[in-house]
Formats: sequence, C-alpha cells, structure tokens
Amino acid sequence: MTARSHIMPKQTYFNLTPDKRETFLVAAINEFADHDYPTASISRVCKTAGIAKGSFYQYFEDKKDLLLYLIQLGLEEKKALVASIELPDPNGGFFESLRSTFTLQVGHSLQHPRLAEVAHRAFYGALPFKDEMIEGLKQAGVEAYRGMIQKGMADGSLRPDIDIDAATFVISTVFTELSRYLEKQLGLDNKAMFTRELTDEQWAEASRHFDGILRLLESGLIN
Amino acid sequence: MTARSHIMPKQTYFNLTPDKRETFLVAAINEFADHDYPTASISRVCKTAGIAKGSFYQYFEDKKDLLLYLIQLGLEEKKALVASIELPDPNGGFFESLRSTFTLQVGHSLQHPRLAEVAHRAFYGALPFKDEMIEGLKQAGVEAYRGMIQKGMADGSLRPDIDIDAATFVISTVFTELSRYLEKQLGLDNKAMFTRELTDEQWAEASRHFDGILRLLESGLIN
DNA sequence: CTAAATTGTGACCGGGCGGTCATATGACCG
DNA sequence: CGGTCATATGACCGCCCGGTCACAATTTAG
Repeated sequence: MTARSHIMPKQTYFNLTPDKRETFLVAAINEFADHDYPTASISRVCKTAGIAKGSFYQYFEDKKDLLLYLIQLGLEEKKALVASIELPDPNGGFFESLRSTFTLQVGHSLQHPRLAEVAHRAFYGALPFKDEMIEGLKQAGVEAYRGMIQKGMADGSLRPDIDIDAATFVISTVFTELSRYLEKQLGLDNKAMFTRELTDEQWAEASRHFDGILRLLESGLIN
Repeated sequence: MTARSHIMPKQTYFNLTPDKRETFLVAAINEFADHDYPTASISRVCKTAGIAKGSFYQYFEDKKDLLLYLIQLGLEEKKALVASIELPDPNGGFFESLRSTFTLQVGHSLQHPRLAEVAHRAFYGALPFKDEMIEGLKQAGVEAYRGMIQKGMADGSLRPDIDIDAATFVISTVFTELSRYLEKQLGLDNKAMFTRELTDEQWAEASRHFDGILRLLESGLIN
C-alpha cells in the first residue's frame, strides 16, 4: 500500500538503481526546464538519459505524469528547505514575513534553479490540460500574498488605506520574477548547474539587492 | 521599389482583396495570440482563414516572417496611437511620464488585445530564432524605464538614492503585466473581441486601478 | 479570342512527436 | 538446469507539422 498524493511514477521507476534514476531525473528536469510542456520531448529525454522510449512508459503513465511528478519533487525540496530554516517571528510584521518569503522562495530558486524553472513553466506557461494541484498552487501563491498584506494592514505594519488588489498584484508579480532578477545581478547562469550552493558572499549580495527592492516597496520612489 | 523595414509579406499578399486579407489577418493574429511560436500552426491558420496551405506561402516566406510582420503591424498601431494622443509635458516629472506610458502602453493593449498578446508572446516566450528587431525592442523597453528613472532622479521628482537596477526591475516587471491586471479588474475577456473601444467609464475605472498602483510606487506600502 | 502572367490548390515530402507492443534480456528461484 | 517474472528495447503506428511543387484556375494584355 503506497500512500500517494495522486500522481506517482510506477513501481518500476522506484526499482531503478539510484544512479540510473538520477541520470533520468536530470535529463527530465533539464528538458522541462528548457522547453514548455508542448515542446518538451519525451523522445529527447530518453535519448539524453540513454534509455529506450519503451522504458520510459514502464516508469510513467505518460508525459503529463512525468511533469506532475517533477513538480511534486520541487515541492518536496521546498518543504525540506522550509523545515531546515528557522523562521522569524510570524508576528514581526509584514516586511518580516516578506523577508521570510524571500528567503524561502528565492533561496529555493537559487539552489535548485532547474527544478524551479520547471515549476515556473508549469505555472505560467501553456498546459494542454487542467490539473488541480497546479491550479491550487497558483491560487494559493497569490492568496498568500494577499493574506500577508491584509494581516499587515490589520497589525499596523502597513498603512490601512492600501489598494489591496493593486498591492497583491505588485508584490506577487515582483516576487514571481525576483529570482531571475537576482540571478542576473549575481551573474549566475541558470543552465550551468543543476543544484548550486551560494557562498555566504553571494547570499549577502542577493540580500542587498533584495533590500533595494524592499526599500522601494516600503517607502516608494519618492520618500 | 518598395522601401521595407526588412520584413514584409510578398507582393501577392498586398494584392489580396481587403476582406480576404482581413480574414487571413484575424486568423493569423488569433493563432499567434493563442499559441506561442513553436505551437502556432500555419496549417491551422490556413484552415481558419479558408485558404490553401500553398497560398500562404505565396504571401509569406515562412512562419517566421508572418510573426515578424504581425509584430510590425502592432508597432504601427502603437505609433498611430502615439500620434493620436497629445502627450503631457515631458518635463512634468517621473510620474507624469509614467502616466503617459500607461496611457500608451496599456491603452494599446486594451484596444488591441490580440495583437498585444502576439507581441507579448514574441517578447517573453520561446522563439527558435534570434531576431534583431525583437531583441532591440525588448532592450529598448527596459532601457526606456531606466532612462525615465534616471531623469526623475536628476530632476528631483524621485529621491536621489534609489537603487536604479531594482527600480527598473520593479517598474518594468509591473508594467509588463499591468494590462493583464487591468483586464482582470475590469472583467474584460482577451479572446472575446479582436479590437475594442473602452467606454469612458471603463477607461476611468482602469485609471483608478492604475492610480492605486501608482500610489504604491510613489509612496510605498507604509506611508 | 488567345496568349501570357498571376494566383490558387492540395497532394506530397521528410521529420518529429506521444504512445504501443511483440519480443528479447536477464534476474531470481526451485 | 528450467521456468517464471520483471524489465529493457526499438520498430512501428497514427498524427500533425512546415514547406514544396506540379498543375489548375483566373486575371490581364494584346
């Protein structure tokens, strides 16, 4: 009995030797990071991973299931990151929360750039199917920002007359693209590495750039 | 002798009767608005427009040339809009300039939603070729915002210690998605109409929503 | 009315795709 | 050794694509 959150590879996939599985995974993630869903090619993944096309269909039901599995993988990585970090006081006000979000969201994107790219494409690119999980995550993301803002207005860390829709739009839009901005500023190359560890110095620089943005969001372009 | 800015349909295309050309154009624009380049299908355009596939290749060199032509069309629409609007004093400070940009950029997107969508995909989606015009426009867009900010810092309409990169990022990101936000707030449907005229009331509502965003950018979330 | 030039057409080509399946390979077990 | 079962394989299917081309239809010119 395998408890599953709906989408899983077949048992055969889990019987793979770890290094074969790793090879396959890297090929798959890179494919779905480099191409959006319709353009990503199972044939290419197989060629890259060095397996026969028939083998793929012993591991996964179809193309869609592979993508959903990759997204779940990303979620688990993110959960692991959440668990590994001590979050600051959740009642420290809006900008404290926003900084936590930055640490998690962007930290994840910077450490697992390819996996993050897969998720980004699945969220904002074209999918020829509707999936509950993806729709739910999209919704939840935006609602999280909205909730943070409302809470901030309630606890006084934000002014009370904010246009909530506008603020939610600005914050979520900026945060969606934030990791790309930071990668550009740090001179990091998405495709160069599969997982990467930031040096303390790099992380400090990322924080500096984030501070610049935060400053704008806090006090605006004038004051 | 036909002067051309590099990409043009063949003469045969211009010899088409206006209504045939119109039918074809609508089909083509909708196709490239609904699908990004690799997924957009010439065959489908032909079927929709009711012409033979061979005919298409009497009008255009290939798929790429069609897209580039559509983008040029969008540019001309935009130029027409610029010409039709009296711009406020360009020395009225940063936020005056930003408001002009809003009027033009978003006005165009709201009036020609499908054509704007084509351009958006070409700019931010995946293209299997590099094109100078597109690259140039992308670059120019971001640089325009950067220039506005620098000017604003110089003339005192912005505080002088702004993180320029951060501000450019925030402004250009927000403006890129702005028309989608407004369409959602106004309850407009992209695909419903090919060109649309906003009522005065709708335009006023769009302005109100834009003001909400502008307020955030001006004074931030706190003050 | 005819001849020349322009335009319309859809069968066809090569290629890539997602997905299938009969068969081959090899591990495990008595 | 033999038999059973899980896995690996790549030829194959049907589909759709961008693009071509020989030919048919139509317009234009003389």
